[in-house]
Amino acid sequence: MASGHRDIDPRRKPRQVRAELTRDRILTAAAHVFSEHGYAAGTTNRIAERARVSIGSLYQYFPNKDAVLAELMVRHIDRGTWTPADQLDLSPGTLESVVRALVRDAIDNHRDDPRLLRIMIEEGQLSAELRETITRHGEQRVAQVRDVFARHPDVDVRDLDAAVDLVVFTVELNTHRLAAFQQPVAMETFENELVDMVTRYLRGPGR
Amino acid sequence: MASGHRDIDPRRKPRQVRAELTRDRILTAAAHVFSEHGYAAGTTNRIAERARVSIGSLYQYFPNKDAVLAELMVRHIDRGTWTPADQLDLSPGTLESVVRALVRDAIDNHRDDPRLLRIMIEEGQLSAELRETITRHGEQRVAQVRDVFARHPDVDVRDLDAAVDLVVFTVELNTHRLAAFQQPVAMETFENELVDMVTRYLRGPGR
DNA sequence: CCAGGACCTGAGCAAAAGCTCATAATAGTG
DNA sequence: CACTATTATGAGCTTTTGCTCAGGTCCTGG
Repeated sequence: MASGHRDIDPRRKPRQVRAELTRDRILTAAAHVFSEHGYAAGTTNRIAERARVSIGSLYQYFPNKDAVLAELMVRHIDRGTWTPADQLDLSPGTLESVVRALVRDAIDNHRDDPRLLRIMIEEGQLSAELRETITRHGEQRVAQVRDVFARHPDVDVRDLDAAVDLVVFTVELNTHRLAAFQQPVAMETFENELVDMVTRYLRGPGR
Repeated sequence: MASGHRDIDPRRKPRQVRAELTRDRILTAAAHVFSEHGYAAGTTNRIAERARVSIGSLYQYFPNKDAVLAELMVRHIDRGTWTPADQLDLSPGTLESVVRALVRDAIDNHRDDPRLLRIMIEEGQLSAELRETITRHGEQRVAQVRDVFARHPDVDVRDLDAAVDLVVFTVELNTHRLAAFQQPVAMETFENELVDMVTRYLRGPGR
């Protein structure tokens, strides 16, 4: 593979609407292609073809293939971040309703494309910097949920940190799985059972 | 890529111990290489190099790269399958002890190499036939667990199928995650909390 | 309306990876 | 030991793929 020069990002930044459009079409196409073929087999030529754009255009906006995936990742994180307002919206109500809101949020976040999400996280060499961002995002999410639970009167667990960790990922992973392969179990049933399990766990032994 | 003829498996079958040894070394090396580099970047040349075997030898036992991964998958499934005896071993005791045994089993199954497991499942084009085998294996596991729970007096859930599905995958996925990236939460705490959550869920609302 | 920048094109280069095949080494057998 | 079947080797062929660059087309400000 040609290595090229090592400038940080010598690529053009869009100045006309037309260019912004092209960039978006490339990213949209990339999302589809990566999701369908995986990262390695999702070639830049395939992406360009799907975007109905020449391969040269792709490399005018992205210095290399990794950068395309990185940009998708950044966009996904931005969409999924909770503002303090979002966090407050979550807090009131019964424990069950809080948990349900959490589950719904997870489901929403996987609406777009679960396979892509996995590829973004587990394949493709993301920069150390971006990995850092992702980690921080995850930690922030855990901390936010921790906050919500800490304030809720019905929560009774031995080890709040461990509990939050378990809950967040149980919700996340199960949702992920259900979204990825259309499972036999129906969405509604799944949501109810998951909410039930988590709620009862958080409520603790008394009750 | 050279396509070659389409015989089903024109490759040599080992007749001397020496050959069996070579085959094993290739598979062991492949497991390491795939785990470290992923499927696409885990090249056949790298595998051969790591196995200290020439690339030609690799292709004497495997018709192509996919077949190497497929063989690893088959071996993993074989190791993880429960005999009826295993299933019986699981049944007696309190509900909590049953669940704990389930969790321990999952942890054991991820001991060898979680990254490889993910790659086997999610990357690499496995044959339709093999996919079928994997699916059946999963269904069989779910059915076995279902059996165990169905017989246990303390289990009280609305929808047994949904519950088993949720439980099996919650255990599986959380274990997977913990094994894959050494998480902050310690193993023992994790096991206890997971067992606790699942047990309480299965026990149902009335204590 | 035209000059010059912004944007787009795609043939094709260089590196990498899957895989073959002619040949050599080794093991088993009478 | 001689002879054959089995196993091992690795240079290199072929295809794939990331990416470049020389030369176009389109847009906008003056």
